[in-house]
Amino acid sequence: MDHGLQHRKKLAAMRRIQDAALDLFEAQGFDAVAIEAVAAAAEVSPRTVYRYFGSKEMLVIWDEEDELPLSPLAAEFAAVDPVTLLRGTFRAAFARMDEAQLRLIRRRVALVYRHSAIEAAYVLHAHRKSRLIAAAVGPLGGDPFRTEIFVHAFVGGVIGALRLWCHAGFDSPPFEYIDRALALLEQGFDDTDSKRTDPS
Amino acid sequence: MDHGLQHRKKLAAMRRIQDAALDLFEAQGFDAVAIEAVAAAAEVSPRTVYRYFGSKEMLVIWDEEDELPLSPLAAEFAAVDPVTLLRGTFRAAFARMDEAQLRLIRRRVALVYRHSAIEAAYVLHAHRKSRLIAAAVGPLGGDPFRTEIFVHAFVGGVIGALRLWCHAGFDSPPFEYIDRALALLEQGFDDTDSKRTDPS
DNA sequence: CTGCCTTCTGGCAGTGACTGCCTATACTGA
DNA sequence: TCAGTATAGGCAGTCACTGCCAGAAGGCAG
Repeated sequence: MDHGLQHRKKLAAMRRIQDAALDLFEAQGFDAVAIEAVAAAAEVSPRTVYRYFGSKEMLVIWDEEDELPLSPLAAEFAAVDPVTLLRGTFRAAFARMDEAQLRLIRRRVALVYRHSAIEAAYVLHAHRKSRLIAAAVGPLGGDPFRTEIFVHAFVGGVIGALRLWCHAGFDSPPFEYIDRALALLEQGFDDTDSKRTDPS
Repeated sequence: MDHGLQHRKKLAAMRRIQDAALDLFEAQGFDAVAIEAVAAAAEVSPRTVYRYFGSKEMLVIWDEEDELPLSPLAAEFAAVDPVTLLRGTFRAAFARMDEAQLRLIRRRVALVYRHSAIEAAYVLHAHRKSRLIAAAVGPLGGDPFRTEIFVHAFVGGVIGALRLWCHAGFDSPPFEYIDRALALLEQGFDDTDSKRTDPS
């Protein structure tokens, strides 16, 4: 990637701005904090905040890792089934994180589910990301419809899993929740057996 | 429900406002139309538009049917498995519609997927609705985690299905897409068999 | 029909997110 | 060091959205 001075300074500034924003949002609430206050706390101009993040919600949603390229993922997709791949990808991503990064995730997730404006932007962001993955991968198993639905269902599952993780007070490692969600998607939701325990 | 004159006039006004809004959004694009223009076209004040719809996106998302109570759904949930219930609910909802209602749905769906601001609000709306359903139903099959994930995955699947329906030019009845998505969720995404056609 | 009460609509003023445009400044490559 | 280019900051403007208050209209006795 680009390792010029400009790019490094920009990333440093973005980290500083996001950190200041999270502090303020946690202390006063998302709606009560104006962009001007974030800019002042991070010692940049409001205009720069918008140039970097595009919207107020992105101050919470933005993740440095999101800018990594997608192509290695596509290469692996050919080898294994999608569930296995996504499970592996998520496990690897969380295993690679140190405590500081994990803390950042927790702060952001907590804010996402506390403010519906952020949640809306986040859910859309996740869906867009998932469609990128689906597009990079191409028709999986020959059926584009199946791929599309799987990816959307997967995003829905992850969102539900993260919500439960958040509401459980971030008690256990997040990938345990993702794993359980993936296992459920894998086995399907056909309840015709388990529901027929006694009726009729 | 409430059948007072005030309530009927309000509903009529909302229909008129939404219709005017859809006309303008289709002609000029969502961002290019100010609320003031919608209000003028529908012959109400801008303040009233906000009082009725709350946000600009809701002009597209709002559905009169959404205000129906949820309790009958909860009653049926006890009897059949969730997939069957949701399939039946969607089939019934679409079957009940006349051509005018179906046309309204198509207009709204097309706008949802053409403008990301609307899409974000719509996806969040769907997730909130699904959580309401999950809450009304309670722990399904004894596992609240499973219920939560299923509902989220279902919403994700429906969103993907409607997107495909839209991009296919609204060619066939929408519930065919929903049906296919539900069938995929039901059978699960375990690909370990179908992928082992020749590798290794 | 009439008057009273409740509820709703419309206008006004204000906040704050977001955007184009221009200038000053900081990086970059020779 | 010096041109050339990319980037940050400031300014002004648009527009979504929100309280607040006065006036209009529906609802309900009598």
